[in-house]
Amino acid sequence: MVSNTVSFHKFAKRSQNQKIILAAAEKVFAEAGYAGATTQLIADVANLPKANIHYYFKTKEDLYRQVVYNIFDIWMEAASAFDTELGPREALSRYIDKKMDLARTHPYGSKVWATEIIHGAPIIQDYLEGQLLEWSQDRSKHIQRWIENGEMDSIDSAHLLYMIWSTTQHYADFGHQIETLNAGKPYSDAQWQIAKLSVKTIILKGIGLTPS
Amino acid sequence: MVSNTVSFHKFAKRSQNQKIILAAAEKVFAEAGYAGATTQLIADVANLPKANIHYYFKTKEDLYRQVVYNIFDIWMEAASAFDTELGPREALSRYIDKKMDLARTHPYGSKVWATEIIHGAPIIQDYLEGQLLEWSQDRSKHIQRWIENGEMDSIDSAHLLYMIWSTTQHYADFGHQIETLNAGKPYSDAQWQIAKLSVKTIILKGIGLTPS
DNA sequence: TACATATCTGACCATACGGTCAAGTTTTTT
DNA sequence: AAAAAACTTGACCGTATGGTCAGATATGTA
Repeated sequence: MVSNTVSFHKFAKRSQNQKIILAAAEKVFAEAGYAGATTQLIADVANLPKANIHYYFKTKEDLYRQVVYNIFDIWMEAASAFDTELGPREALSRYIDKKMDLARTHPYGSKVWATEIIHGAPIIQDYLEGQLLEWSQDRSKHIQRWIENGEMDSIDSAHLLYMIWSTTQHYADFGHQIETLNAGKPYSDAQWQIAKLSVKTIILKGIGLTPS
Repeated sequence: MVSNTVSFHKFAKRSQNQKIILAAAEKVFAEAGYAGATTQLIADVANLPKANIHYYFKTKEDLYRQVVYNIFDIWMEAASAFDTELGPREALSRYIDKKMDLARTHPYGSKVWATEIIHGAPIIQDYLEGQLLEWSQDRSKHIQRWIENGEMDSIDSAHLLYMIWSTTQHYADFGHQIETLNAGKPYSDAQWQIAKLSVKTIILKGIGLTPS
């Protein structure tokens, strides 16, 4: 048979199949949990035989690890939107925007992360103690400096971060509940705009800033 | 053998054992998810033989249902703290306090609820479409009236509710992450006080109210 | 005491799961 | 063109799981 037109070099097929499997796995892990996600179901969603999954990923746990790592990378990249040189209003505003966008575009990833934490972070504990802790402490220091400079109200920086995380991720993790309370329909573009604006307005005003 | 001193009437043992099993199940479901929670593990935590679990609860799904129903009842009872006759400041303040208290006292229940929603609410969809929808719509109307009366800022009531839910439940669902970022230690009484105050301060000020 | 009802539990079973493997096919390299 | 490497896949296996059941024991009732 003629070679697939999409295979351009010798590693194309490998990385392409890995991507398909990872996407399928992310969806299945999000919807069924780690234990409830069967390799057979992942294979069905990926439209591949089960044995093929194990050809690319040695074990189910390896596959799960990869899924969680990918999410963390995406979030950490988004975290750079929290650019402390911009000052509190712009930095927080952009960060909230970015997190809301990710809640919309990567809901499965957010759900996998949430259940992983709920279950006590058995896989990614080292990430929490490493990169996440470091990032949080760094941003906390900047927030504290803003407070000292009178640029925003005096509030505990950790709780501000938690509020931003929980509120934005809620739109991914509890999307089903939100949809149910929205007459069973997913949010339209306009509704997402209102959601973003509402979150930003309350949080920014809540810490003594006017929304940009 | 002498009768157990705690059995006072003929239904005592039944309901007592059911309580033990439900408490064990809540913990195991929260930490391992529905599929990951084995009846054997629940039995071990309850300190009972596995067959005994099935004597009181026909199937694992029945047991899970009971656990989720119990949580919903507790939350609905707490929801009455959102007493709209008190006016926005007191009603919201008390509701947030109550939800924060529940996050601390019933973290397992919150986690089970969260994973249930994340997985698409296969068991409690009827509760979402019934009681929760009704309660939300009722409170939304009161919030809108407060806005019309100029008692608080004009914001979308649904998003205000979501912010309260997500922020408060975050302290239960993501307790492990919070603990990790808190030098690996659970919150002290004083830290819980600060958390409650921080959440109330930001949200209330964020919608144009001064904290009580 | 005698009978009935409720509770307890070890042993067992069918099923579904993660993972393996050998035999094939396709693709790349020489 | 031949050899090597990479990929594909149906069939298979050991294990762990939810659930059953019969027999034992305890408790309540007449």
